[in-house]
Amino acid sequence: MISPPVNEQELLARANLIAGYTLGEVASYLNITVPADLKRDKGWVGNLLETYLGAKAGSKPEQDFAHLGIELKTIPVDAKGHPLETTFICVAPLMANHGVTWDSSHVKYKLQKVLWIPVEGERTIRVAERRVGSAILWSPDSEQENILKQDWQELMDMIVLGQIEKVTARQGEVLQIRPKAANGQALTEAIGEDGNIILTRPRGFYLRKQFTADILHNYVRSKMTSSGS
DNA sequence: TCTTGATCATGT
DNA sequence: ACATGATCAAGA
Repeated sequence: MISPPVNEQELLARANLIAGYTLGEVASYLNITVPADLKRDKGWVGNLLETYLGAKAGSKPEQDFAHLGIELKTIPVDAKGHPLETTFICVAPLMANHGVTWDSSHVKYKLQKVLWIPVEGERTIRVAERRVGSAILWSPDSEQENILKQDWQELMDMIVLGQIEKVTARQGEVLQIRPKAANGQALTEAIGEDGNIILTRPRGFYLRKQFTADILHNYVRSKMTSSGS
């Protein structure tokens, strides 16, 4: 097992080491078997890079590197570096939301500092041959946070007001709510139309692809302008 | 073609 | 059931 990085610098240095390598090469280094596809191993890439970078294993509701205040997110991208999928953030709380604000929300907590690692994700490329890209350490700027906060508030208002069944993935400019469960049979409690308790499918918060695309793109621009060439 | 809604694996 | 890690795949 690889020990956790002691500081941000060490984490970034580790991430830089695997940029350009294939998942097969990283897996081989860790003595981990590469699946033929991700149909039954949807979290495999994320878990692989967590292991390599020394993130703590387990399913605790914390950042991957809580001692550094950093969350790790792998993001599948196409040949142009554009995201192929939305990004799951956390489960949407449907009950006991009294007094919860944006500042105390799980969404803000998870997104305050994220290490994005793009990985080739096109299904035409064998999993073992997919390459790891350059990591991007990101925190939302004021404009991004304002949009996130607005979306979060709109969606949470509906949940609190018993409108969860009316929430669809079409709502939210950059933040959306979609089902998040093992299957269609999973149920959890929520507030119903009349303020009563109902059972509904568990939901999660996700970032739209365009939002993460902007994060990756803007990073490249700022890097170019700051390096002065 | 692309997004929404559905689903898979694992640990607590 | 819910948290972690996400991608799949049906239908618009």
